[in-house]
Amino acid sequence: MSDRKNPYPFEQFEPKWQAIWDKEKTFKVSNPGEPGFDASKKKCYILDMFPYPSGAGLHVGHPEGYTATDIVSRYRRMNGYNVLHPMGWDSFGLPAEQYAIKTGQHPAITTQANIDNFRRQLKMLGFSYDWDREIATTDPRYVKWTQWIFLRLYNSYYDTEQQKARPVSELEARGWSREQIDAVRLAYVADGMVNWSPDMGTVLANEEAEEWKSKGFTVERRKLRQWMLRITAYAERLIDDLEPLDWPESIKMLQRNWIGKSRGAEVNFTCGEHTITVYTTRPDTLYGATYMVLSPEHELVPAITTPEQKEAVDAYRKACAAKSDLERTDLAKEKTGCFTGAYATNPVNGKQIPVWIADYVLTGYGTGAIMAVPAHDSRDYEFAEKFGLPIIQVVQPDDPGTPWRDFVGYNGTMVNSEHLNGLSVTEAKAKMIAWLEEKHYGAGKVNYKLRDWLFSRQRYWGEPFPVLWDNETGHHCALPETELPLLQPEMEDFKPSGDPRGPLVKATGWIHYSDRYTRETNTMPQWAGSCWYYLRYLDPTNDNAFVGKEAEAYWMGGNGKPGGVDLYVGGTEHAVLHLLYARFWHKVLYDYGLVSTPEPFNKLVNQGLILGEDGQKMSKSRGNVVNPDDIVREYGADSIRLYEMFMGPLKEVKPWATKGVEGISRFLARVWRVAMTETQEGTWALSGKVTDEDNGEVTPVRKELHKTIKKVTEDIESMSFNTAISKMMECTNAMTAATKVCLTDYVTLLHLLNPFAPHITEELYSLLQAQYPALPAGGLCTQTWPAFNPEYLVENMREIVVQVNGKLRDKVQLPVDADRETAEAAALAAPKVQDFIAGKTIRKVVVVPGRLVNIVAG
RNA sequence: GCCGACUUGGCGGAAUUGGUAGACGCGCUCGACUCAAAAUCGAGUUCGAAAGAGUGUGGGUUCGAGUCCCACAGUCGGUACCA
Repeated sequence: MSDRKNPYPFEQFEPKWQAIWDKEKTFKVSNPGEPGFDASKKKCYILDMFPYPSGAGLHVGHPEGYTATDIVSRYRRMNGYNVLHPMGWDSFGLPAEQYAIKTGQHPAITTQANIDNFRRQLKMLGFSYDWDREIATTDPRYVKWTQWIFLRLYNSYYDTEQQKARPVSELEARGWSREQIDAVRLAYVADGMVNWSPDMGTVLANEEAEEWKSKGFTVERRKLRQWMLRITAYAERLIDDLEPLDWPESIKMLQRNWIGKSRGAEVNFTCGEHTITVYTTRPDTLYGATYMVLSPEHELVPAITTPEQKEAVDAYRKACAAKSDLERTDLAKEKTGCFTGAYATNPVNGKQIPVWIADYVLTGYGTGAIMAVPAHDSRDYEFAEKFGLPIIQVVQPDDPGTPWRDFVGYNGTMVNSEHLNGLSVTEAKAKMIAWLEEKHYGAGKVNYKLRDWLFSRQRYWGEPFPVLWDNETGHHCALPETELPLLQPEMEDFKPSGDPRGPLVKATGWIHYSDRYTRETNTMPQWAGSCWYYLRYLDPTNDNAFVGKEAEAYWMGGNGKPGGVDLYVGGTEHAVLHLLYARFWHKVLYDYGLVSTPEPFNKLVNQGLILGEDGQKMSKSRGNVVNPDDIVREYGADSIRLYEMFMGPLKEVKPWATKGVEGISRFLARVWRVAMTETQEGTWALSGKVTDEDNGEVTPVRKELHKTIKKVTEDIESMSFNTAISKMMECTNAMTAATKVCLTDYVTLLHLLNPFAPHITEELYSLLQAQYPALPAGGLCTQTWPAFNPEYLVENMREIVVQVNGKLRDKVQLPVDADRETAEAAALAAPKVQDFIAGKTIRKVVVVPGRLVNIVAG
């Protein structure tokens, strides 16, 4: 504690009000059918991205988004909504486990301690969460339903006719074999090249690998058998349904790019007795294909390689396999490759073209094979130049200055392409696809960059897969739902051992389910819990369903409007991970009618990053991290809340400035001192400046107040909190300057400020209530949001700007309803204007009524 | 490389449909109160002595451009051989 006396006694009343809200459950909201539910009110679901409870506690980025949603939540409540505003913990995850391993403590213990600390910090900031709905993804009652949803995925396939998930039992009924069914499940097992981190002893999703690499962990490619989720089945819907969402355009763009839809064609080339299928987005350039490239891992490589080339090909494939992901991408500037000795036939002209292998062709995308058109593809061009392969022009750029070599644009005309000659690229593309389909050489095809989601981890601190393996048949099957939740076994040693099956294999008693069945030892990634947490808040204690029907329909239902979460605020870092995964899971649940809307989050807002005082990203190593605990101790919770909203627009990146918090603290102190004065003894008492005498006069303060009501209301709606605060500052300054302030005016200002700074406003209101019993009972936060009186905003006279040749020269006062002639005459008569137009001819006079007059003279 | 966002005083940032650039706050300067300081209150603060010039740079549209159009530069974020 500093020895400086606080400018207002927040250290006394902030904890007091927090205790009151806690005890009275002020912000508890009931579900339909529960006592206290008010069906006459509209619903509003305002959601924060729940935190991962790390050992470091809150950083200043958390209160930024959380204050924004808290302001909107409190504002909506005062406007008569049933507001669902919950908080919980994304408490599974690698950091907790890494920390547990380091300290030798069980992750359950450290996680619980971290949650307790996070909860303390959030309560210290006065957020209006309904704490009765608190959830943690590690809670067995939550794990049960995460596993239940997984089993739903496991027991589903994607019906491409109906475009939705259906139960695999349908396929059984149609006589599908066990193997056939396993091959189409939405949760399936596959061998594949995966990102394996030896440091952490686990595999990682493509989406995560980079993040961990940047934290200094090694990640390498390794062929392992893993659980996958078939998110690719939803690629089309994940793109299409993005369109109507009220999300930042940049986030939609990131998701679209990540899904990476492209249209083109698959074309069959014959190569001896084999057929090699390539995928191309430029079938129009088929006549320019001068060679073909397979990925080194392509299954036909051994079959087509000639004996003379076998040694070289094997060596090249071996070299590629040894390369890490990093080498394959970062050093990829220089193209490498190897001729297989084989030739393929180009179906359009029967030409024989050499077949190469090169690692610039990826196994996982398209068919893992391409036709190379070096004239019109930069990568093929580079490769052809290096290995001396022929380059044939088939597109002539429309812009005469552009050379045709390495021309990859679409604004060109076909040449050297027989029946395509003279067509535009776009026309030729369509014509070639039709031609290929007619001749059965290929077909139009849509491709996605999105890969299936690698869903298993070899870690202890995650949900175990509710899956059993049959020791006799080697098949997997679902654990009966009645046995959920399946929790991890108690283990002394849960360190990764390097065994790709994960640490759970060491729990020999646990994995032995019966003589016939063995448990799956993989666990789910942290994303599993965060994929559906927003649904659990709706009905957090339901043990019969992941969410009750009625609760889901009420809080997520649209009633004609889009529905879903009404406002979701969080950082951009989840643009393609959590926000894509959650949409995927939601769609599966939607296909089964288990949720009401096709999309979970109707409106998304990204708060901007808060940088350190030095303008750099906050980090321990830079030593520029600001701890909310310290700020609250020095300046109070209201000050940090208000400051973070005042720094600038919510969405922008902005640097922290502790001096700015001081300024905000001074503002709150001014609000305090409008009503309060310090006594001889150094305590605070009502000053008498705020008085219930009111003759109904529309004073300048009252006018300012009503302008403020209008501005703050509009600004909260548009989430422009910084300008709302500056307007309240102006209003407060007007009240400070006045000798007397009407009680109702002052209380109205407290209403406006309450969502931003709930503690000080409640305290002042309760002090005034004690003095003036006529004031409505109860806290400000339960009262109605003020409305402005439009009559108070009407001005009789208005200042009109007078310009000469576009430059401001004078101002004149005119009645608001002055006509053009009056305005023009007044402008021309203005003394300073006279000086500037002296000796000049007036060519034109532009009058914008109520704003300005511009005199054009020369 | 590609995609996206951004660029306004010493600093964070304000500016309806194009119509007074710099609201509000920080910092700074001066003053009041005080033995003194802190706190508080008041005045001033884009640059320039002035004419004037000013919203990243260069052009354009317009009576009038921070705002619209074209070109370029810089900063930040995403992505990275996706055929």
